[in-house]
Amino acid sequence: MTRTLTTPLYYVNDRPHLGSAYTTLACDALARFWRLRGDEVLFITGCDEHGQKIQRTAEAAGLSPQAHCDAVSAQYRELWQRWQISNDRLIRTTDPRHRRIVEQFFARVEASGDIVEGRQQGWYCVACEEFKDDPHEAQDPECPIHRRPLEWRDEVNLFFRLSRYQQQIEALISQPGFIQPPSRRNEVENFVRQGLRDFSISRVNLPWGIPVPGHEGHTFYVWFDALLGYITALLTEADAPDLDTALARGWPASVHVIGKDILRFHAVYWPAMLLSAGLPLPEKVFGHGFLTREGQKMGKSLGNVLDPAELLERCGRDAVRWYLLRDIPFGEDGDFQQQRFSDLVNNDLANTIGNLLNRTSSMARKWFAEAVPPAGAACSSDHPLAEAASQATATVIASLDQLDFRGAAEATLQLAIAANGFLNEQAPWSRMKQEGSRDQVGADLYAVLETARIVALLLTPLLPDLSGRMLQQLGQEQPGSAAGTATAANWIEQLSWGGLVPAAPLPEPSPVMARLELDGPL
RNA sequence: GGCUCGGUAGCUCAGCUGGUUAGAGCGUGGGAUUCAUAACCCCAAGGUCGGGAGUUCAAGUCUCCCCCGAGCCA
Repeated sequence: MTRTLTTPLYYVNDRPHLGSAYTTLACDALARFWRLRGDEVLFITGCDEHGQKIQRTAEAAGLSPQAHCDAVSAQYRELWQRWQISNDRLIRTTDPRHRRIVEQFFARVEASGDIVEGRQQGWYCVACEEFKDDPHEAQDPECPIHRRPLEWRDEVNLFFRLSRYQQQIEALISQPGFIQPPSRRNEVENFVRQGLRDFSISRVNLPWGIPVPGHEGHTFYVWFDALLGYITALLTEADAPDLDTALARGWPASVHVIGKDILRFHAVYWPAMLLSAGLPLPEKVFGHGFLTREGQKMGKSLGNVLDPAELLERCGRDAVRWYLLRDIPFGEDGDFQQQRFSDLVNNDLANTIGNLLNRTSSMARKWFAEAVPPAGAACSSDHPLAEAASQATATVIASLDQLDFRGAAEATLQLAIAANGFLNEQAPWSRMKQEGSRDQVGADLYAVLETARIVALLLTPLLPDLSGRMLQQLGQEQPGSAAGTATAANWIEQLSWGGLVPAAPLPEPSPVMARLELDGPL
């Protein structure tokens, strides 16, 4: 069975920002985790490319909308490649096949009697692509989010009869697991309780969109077509653009991971659309928080945006992934603080984890012929580190299951700390000076090396690079390919105690994680 | 304006159904050590738990009011 997870389809109005990278990184970690566990995974990301906002942005840049979308979506593609995101798909809503899927989907919704014509009057924010509730008589209203003037619209649109799904949606969102984290559920419940209103799904006089079949002059509202990108993305290269074919490839999705700002679209509108078309609903919608920087909202006006490409360039994949996933509870808002960023990366990754491996491997090589020492008593699963490892493993798995990346990171780190502590207690460097302690030293070093191996494995979904370097240093195969996209063999099995083979050669150690030394602000 | 969630050590936060000296990480200070990426390990520093009132034998932990911040809706 295939498990499908999605990032939002990012709006190509502007170049990719850190928020999108954050979502995508988190999904990548989850996708890797699922694969390691043996699931067949379809990890979907993509770009949302229609709508008036895009059209205007393109015009302003003197480009055709298509050329603009090509350019920006290429930036996304490139960025994800550079981050080595393991997505299986990158769907663009301008893909011709997407149009076919939208048409077929719309036909089902229309057949359900859920499409009606209506007159839409009101103030519209192009940046939000949304009608606002400002009173008609308002003078020069502004969008509170974008602080730009709203535009008056008076047009005949097609409406989706959302109001018919009031009960079903209420029932859906009352299911405990559907909206995550639970703190966000309230908001949506509140909104739904006030009564669902039909919403328009088409625009007139908007050439940059998918034409609505049978309704001359109408194009689909961006959100209507964008959400369907999740389904189009299911198609393989070879598939015909057929709705049923797509659905069979991996619908419903296991989880849609999104930013909290678009929760309503995913938790209310989208399920209703699916219900109308008679399709199964996604299992979960996870709305994560936003990133601020040093306590301030990131924005062009403040000039404090962190460019994900530059961040990657200067700090590397492991550092950024670790900081974002380890320090911010997934779901809550997070603040990017440079000092803390380098503190955590250096302490956790370089000092605690990296140095653990380095010091141990170095001792083992020095005293045991450049190889893994004999395990002796350390092969027992009663060994304190063996127990710590199995506990950490259980915690990591349970945490990742719930998208609690931070919990997983912390448990892993704890294991490394325990190993460092063990080392200091046993002090093999002093013991080595005593006669007849060689077996004991060997066993202790074996136990710590083995713990380091498990730390590396537990890190695989979160930090595939560092994990790989650690395993290499332990003379181990990496689970999965370099990009981590291949199905990993027996990750779970490898996680059990005793995987290192005594007398197997250990490569010469070199630091697996360099300290971050940032000169100047990011 | 309505609703929701927060306000706990310098910083970021844990503290479930109320109960001994309020916890962790980072930062800071000290100690120990030398295997290692000046890393690791250990210890400490004394925060009126936003303010006020109340319930209770006992309240960060419950009730009410107020102040501040964030969000959703209008």
